[in-house]
Amino acid sequence: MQFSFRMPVAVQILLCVAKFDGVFKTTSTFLASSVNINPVIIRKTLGQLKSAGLVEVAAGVGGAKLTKQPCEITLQEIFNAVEDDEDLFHIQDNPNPNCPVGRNIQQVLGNKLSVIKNNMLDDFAKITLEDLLDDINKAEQSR
Amino acid sequence: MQFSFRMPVAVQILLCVAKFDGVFKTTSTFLASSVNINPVIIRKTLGQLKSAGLVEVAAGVGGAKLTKQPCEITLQEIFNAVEDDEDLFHIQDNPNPNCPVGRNIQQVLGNKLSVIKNNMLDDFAKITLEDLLDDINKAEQSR
DNA sequence: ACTCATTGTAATACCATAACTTACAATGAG
DNA sequence: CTCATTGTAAGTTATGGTATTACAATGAGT
Repeated sequence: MQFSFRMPVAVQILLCVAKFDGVFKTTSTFLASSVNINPVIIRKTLGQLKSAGLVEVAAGVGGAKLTKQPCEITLQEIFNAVEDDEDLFHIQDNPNPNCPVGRNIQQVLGNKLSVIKNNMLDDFAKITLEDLLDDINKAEQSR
Repeated sequence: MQFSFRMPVAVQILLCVAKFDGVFKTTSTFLASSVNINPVIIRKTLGQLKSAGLVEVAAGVGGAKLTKQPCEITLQEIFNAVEDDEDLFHIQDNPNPNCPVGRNIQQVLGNKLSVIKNNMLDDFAKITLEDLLDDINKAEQSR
């Protein structure tokens, strides 16, 4: 059981947009070759990031730009932009209402798990695009 | 994007086994009717829980029993018993090695995300079967 | 106004995996 | 020996992610 590619792809897109700002025009084809994924997926993801207000995309001429500084963009925003499910965990829909466990499991387990999901989102909020850029630059220096 | 049913199902199984201990024989058919799921799924899940040392299953005669007290069984153990993936997040497998972002993304983002996964597992470790049983009993009292 | 690379989006296909179902040999208490 | 039950295999169905093709809409540059 894993999360989909989506969030990591979105992160890589934003990192490229930030890193190549002013150097290359970051078109969907350009980004697709960094991620090694289909350009249509890039455009779809860029569309989600645009809806979330994280990037501007130049229709027609092409290329994307960040709307904020990398230090102002968190993993939480990126995650929320591309993952739309309200619930992280999937508790059975129709437990038996005649069973004391069945009729309470959604409420009881749901409470606990939603706390855990919120903790994860809080963790995401602590990581910015700038943190990741710094790590990449450090890795590049030591090559 | 959601986790599968597996962990919640396993939790409900264990809650039933604990709650009905000595009252009903908790066969796969009995458990299946509480969860409202196919008995084969129950048997498969019980098998995983048995491998993890959380339950004993009486082959032939039927029924399952906990091997520990509910206060000694954590959500983390249950999660690990039924979810076998090493990585929670799925970072693209073949990023472009000629791109400074592509050739570092796995390392850099992977580091951050593995910390977050471990935090989640720590959260799981803080919740015991007994906590959930208590919540269910409370909910039942106020009916 | 025209060109042309690019975006936005729809439609379709493909594939992996979860969940369902049927079936049946093996088990073990009574 | 019987019989309800477990363990497990095999096949089916459903869902969702990813890939791919196609094309109208966009808009800077000429």
